[in-house]
Amino acid sequence: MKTSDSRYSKCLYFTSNALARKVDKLAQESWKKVNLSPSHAYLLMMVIEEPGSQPKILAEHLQLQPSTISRLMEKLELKKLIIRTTEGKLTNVYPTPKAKEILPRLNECLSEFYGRYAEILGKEECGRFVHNMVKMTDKLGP
Amino acid sequence: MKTSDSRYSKCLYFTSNALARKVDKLAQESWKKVNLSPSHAYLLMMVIEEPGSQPKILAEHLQLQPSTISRLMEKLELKKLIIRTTEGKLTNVYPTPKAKEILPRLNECLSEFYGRYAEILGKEECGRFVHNMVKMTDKLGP
DNA sequence: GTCTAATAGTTGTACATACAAATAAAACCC
DNA sequence: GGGTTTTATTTGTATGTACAACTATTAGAC
Repeated sequence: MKTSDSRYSKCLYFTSNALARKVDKLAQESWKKVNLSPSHAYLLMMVIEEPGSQPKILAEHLQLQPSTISRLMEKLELKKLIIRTTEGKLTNVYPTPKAKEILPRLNECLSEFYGRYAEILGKEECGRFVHNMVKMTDKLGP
Repeated sequence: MKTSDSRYSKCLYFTSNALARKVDKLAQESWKKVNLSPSHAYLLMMVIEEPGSQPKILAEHLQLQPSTISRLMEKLELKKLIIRTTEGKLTNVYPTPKAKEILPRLNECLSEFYGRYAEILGKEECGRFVHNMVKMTDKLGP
């Protein structure tokens, strides 16, 4: 059944969740090659890009709760992809050599993912849509 | 931090999830008055509207996996809001009198939720946006 | 300088959701 | 009509996410 045929196709709650689930599935497939969930991958990429970032900053950029970042880092640390060093109340997160090694493959997954949905949705249209979505999300407040 | 300032504000995965989380939060607040999560509420409303529906149909309309519907029903049954009757391999789901009793309050929550986000996002614009979102979701396939 | 308040981070717990496997019933085939 | 395949539903298990409570550290007030 298509989303447009659903009884709730006019409801923002239903439609935004349905979209997110579908996109998530697509993303999961794209990152299966590196054995990471999309959120873990995005977090890892951020850490590689900005070594020494603090969890709070990461949480802000990824728009997740600090506790969620903790949980994601737990797993990345277990996989020896990041290390945390605490000094005082601040924590710095660094990528391991192993993480830097797989960076090319991470980027591959990313562009494959982008390519896949751009193809399905149309590059231009998709760009506009994402932009619109961001605008809406921002309006909804903190 | 606003979504538009995030490092990933151009990425469909990130933006659709960020939107869904925010909308979900708004929805959760709206349904707190009846002590239900949004998904439980939507499922219950469907059952009230269409008594005797089968889980499979409900799953299709809500775009969730059958197993998820099972889990949601579990809780609604525990709260004595629905009952399930199985005949053969089919299951029929019915609302209890208690569910019908709170229907007015459910509808209140729904229209309060609609009102709230329509006010924030703009009624017209929001309508267009939701429509667009559904189009995109449908394109992403089954 | 001490005491209080704010801040950063983690942990306990809960929840919605999904996938895969299990069950059970129905439909189909010959 | 007996055996096989398909279908509907439920469980076992795992995962991402959040909130609330907790710890530990820093900043501010006086």
